[in-house]
Amino acid sequence: MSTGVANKKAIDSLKALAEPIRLEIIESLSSGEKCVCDLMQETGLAQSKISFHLKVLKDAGVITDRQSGRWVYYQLDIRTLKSLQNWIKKLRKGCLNEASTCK
Amino acid sequence: MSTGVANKKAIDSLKALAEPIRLEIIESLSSGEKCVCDLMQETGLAQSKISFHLKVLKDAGVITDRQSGRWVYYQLDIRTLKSLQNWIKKLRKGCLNEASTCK
DNA sequence: AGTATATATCAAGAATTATTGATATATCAA
DNA sequence: TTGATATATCAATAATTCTTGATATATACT
Repeated sequence: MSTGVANKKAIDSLKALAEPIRLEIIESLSSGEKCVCDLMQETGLAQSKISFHLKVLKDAGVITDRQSGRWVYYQLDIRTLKSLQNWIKKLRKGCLNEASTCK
Repeated sequence: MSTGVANKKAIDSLKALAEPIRLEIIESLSSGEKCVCDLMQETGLAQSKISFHLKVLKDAGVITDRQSGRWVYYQLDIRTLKSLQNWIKKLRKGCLNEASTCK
């Protein structure tokens, strides 16, 4: 019952979040959508680097994008964050029974 | 205000969780503490491999250990899971204001 | 059409992380 | 003390992920 599809998705989102640049991007997006150019300005990082990390985040389902003219705007997909949160909550629930010995 | 100590800790726990073997270990521990030998049996993996991943988890604060004779028992530290959960919740909160455009 | 801008992608190298088999340490049991 | 068992650690290699600079693509403007 352990390594199912749900865990695969959880691992993808965890891995996507677990990197400083991507986390910086995520936190920036939590105040609203941004284009790559915005993120370049905010972070001072090279364009290809930002695009690389945006792709990782998008592939993991943590963000979505929409194109508008020459610009591509990225935004958080809070549904993924929500399900990640639930996944952690479930983990913790296993610790609540009498037999368990979690800290 | 972004890459502070809190984020450093969040990244450490996220990174520790974001790996299939470690996740399997974590899920096993959520039903109670286990020694390395238990985990070897459950997973069928080599001892040095298990110890390696346990160290990653322990360094990240996701698990703790206690020694009893020749055995070392590992258990989940739900305090870390709890604060990870809060950290995600906080991220999502940024999406709730009027200006925000998260999915 | 020609030029400029925004972003994506690619290939090569650098850096990080994981695996493996071997060895070390510590505890217990005879 | 000797031998066995449980776990940790180490060195070498393998695998994965990240960075960089260059190039490609698509849109818009003149």
